[in-house]
Amino acid sequence: MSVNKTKKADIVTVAKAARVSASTVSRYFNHPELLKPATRKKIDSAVRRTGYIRNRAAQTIHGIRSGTIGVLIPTLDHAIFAEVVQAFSETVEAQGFTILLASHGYDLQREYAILRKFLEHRVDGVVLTGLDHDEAVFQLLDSQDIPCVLMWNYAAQSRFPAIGADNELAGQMIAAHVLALGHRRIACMFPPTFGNDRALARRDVVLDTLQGAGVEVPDHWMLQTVYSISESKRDAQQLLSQANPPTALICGNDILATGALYGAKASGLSVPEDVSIVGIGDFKGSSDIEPALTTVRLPAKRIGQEAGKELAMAIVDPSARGGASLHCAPELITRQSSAAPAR
Amino acid sequence: MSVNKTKKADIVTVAKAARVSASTVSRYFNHPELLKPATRKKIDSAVRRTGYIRNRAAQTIHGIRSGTIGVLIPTLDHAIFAEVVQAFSETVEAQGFTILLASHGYDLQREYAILRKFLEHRVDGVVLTGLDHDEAVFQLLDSQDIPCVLMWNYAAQSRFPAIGADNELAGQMIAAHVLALGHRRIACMFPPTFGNDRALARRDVVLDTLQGAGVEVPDHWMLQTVYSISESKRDAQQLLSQANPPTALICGNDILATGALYGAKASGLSVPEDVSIVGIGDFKGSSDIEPALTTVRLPAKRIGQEAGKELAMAIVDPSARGGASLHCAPELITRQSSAAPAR
DNA sequence: TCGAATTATGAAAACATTTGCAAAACTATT
DNA sequence: AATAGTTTTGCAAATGTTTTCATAATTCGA
Repeated sequence: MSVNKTKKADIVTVAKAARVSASTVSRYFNHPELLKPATRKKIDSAVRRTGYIRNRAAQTIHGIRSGTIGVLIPTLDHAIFAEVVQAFSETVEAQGFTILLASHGYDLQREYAILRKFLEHRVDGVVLTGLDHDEAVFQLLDSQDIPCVLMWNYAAQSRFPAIGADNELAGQMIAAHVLALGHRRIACMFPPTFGNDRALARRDVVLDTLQGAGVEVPDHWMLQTVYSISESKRDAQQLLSQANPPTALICGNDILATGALYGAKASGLSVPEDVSIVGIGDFKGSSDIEPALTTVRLPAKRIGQEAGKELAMAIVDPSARGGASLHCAPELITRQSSAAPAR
Repeated sequence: MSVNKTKKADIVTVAKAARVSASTVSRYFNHPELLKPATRKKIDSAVRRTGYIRNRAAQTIHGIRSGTIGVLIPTLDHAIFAEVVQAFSETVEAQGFTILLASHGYDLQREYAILRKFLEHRVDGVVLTGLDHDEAVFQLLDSQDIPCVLMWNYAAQSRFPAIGADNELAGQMIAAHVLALGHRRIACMFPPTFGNDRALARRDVVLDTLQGAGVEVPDHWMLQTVYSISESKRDAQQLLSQANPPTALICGNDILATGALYGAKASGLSVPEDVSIVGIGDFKGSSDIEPALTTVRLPAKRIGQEAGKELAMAIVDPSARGGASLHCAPELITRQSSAAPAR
């Protein structure tokens, strides 16, 4: 329908329209202070008339930054990652970057393939989620020299700067909380840990902490439940309706805990009187659910922002490379879903 | 740390290493069937040795597709958009596209600016969220000739192909449901509608439907509540603890409804005996909350997939342009949170 | 074993920019 | 009014590819 100006306007179209050379138009965009005002005005009008839009691809092959950052996450379907990405993207957008986003669904092979694609697009930097990645991914990153940060998880030493929360600490905190309340008959519900170092770290440290206090979790109280409210509701219901149920249930994340809360209710148990239920994460609804969920806050928004700041900085000023890791500390949030066991 | 091979490998580096010409290397990637196996093998090894990664920017300036799609949403913080984006991205990734993602936070000015940036990156196509956009946005899209689809919302006629659910229909369905149960004392809770055509459409049609049945919603039962469980919990609590409260509360989305459910409980009311509460959306947790939420399902995943299919198709085969809109029908999901009013 | 037909490869132009260098156009100074 | 100095602009080369056209290498039939 629209009048197709035969060809898309390029820089020489604009140059002709403004009766200047292409170089001058280029300077108009990149070093406007070098032009005299009259020329600037001419070009301004020519740009408007021709509908010219700069071509970053053409700039990029001159070694100029592409203005893109590759963001690689497991999935957006977990609200918590969506939140991190949102915060990250807002932060780097403010600095003029646009993000390339892709999710690997916990498939390490795909992660590598996606990273390659990002590099083909000549992203200026890359964010990966979590600390554990295929060795090939790290090597690829090493061989290119673009900055990379590992977001979400934190550890003292890591292959690239890590910005996130210490998941082991989070697990330890919640386990310690449950123990401190006096629970000894404790069940756990964790997501499948394959390809998911965060979940794995949390689970192991919870178990260790309990064990350290002399509490063994029997196998049939060690639930593995996929990330889904309905699944966790079902599993919790089944667990809690057995004879002699646990007095506390530690969930690997708040989604599982939310489902467990529903499951407890469906089993006719009250929380926290009959059973304490705790999560990890402090997701959006966790403070408002009834009863409000005791959990460990992982500061998603802050993590996204800090990662964005750090990466943008590393890109803009590559001299200050080797950026530092940053721990966004988890925090125990005690609410109504946990209490001392009835005796 | 890593041994920096002085310069990044480009196609001529590879060519030299393989003792062939640059053209041959180019063909190796784009028309491998033209090379004889021996040459292919030589280049294969040279690519590996040099660590060469193709430069899409350089291809793009030849008019070759960039392999990117710009996705423009209000925010990822609403789980429902995250879900749509995830489905969309999976669908187009399978076709080799990578997405550029940005959010405008309901700011029309920013939407325009982001679109321009997408175009500078020479995206092969664009997805916008919702039907309403600044006229400048539409004009810009018209002037470029890349395909665009409007995702999430549906209307019979729209500026570009629309793939989504009819929000007016959804609003009408939920209002009709509440009326059919016999309610007449009905309150509404909707998000701020500024810059948000979806919310606006829903609200207006709900009101119209109620009015059509002779039900007026008094001003003080017309709540405007930001998208947040805690806010809606508070507002609902306040509403429901007044003397002579409504027997039903229609919420503009499931997040508000979830908060309202908590608010009702906190006010000591039972749902649905004392008050029916319904939402729109059928978000992830809505079926599992206690009581399970009556709502109208907006098929986010399907919308994302269909939009992805349509856009990828329009890009790959531009002859079949002028793609059609597609209605992904909303569906009333009756669960426990709604019932006939007690009398 | 030769020439024709076919297949594989290379040289060079094209793509949309940026940039170093040099020329042109101004200003200021005398 | 001429010169020196400064500011503004244009030319041409460069960037990393793809592609057209031409040439070189191979295959095949006689």
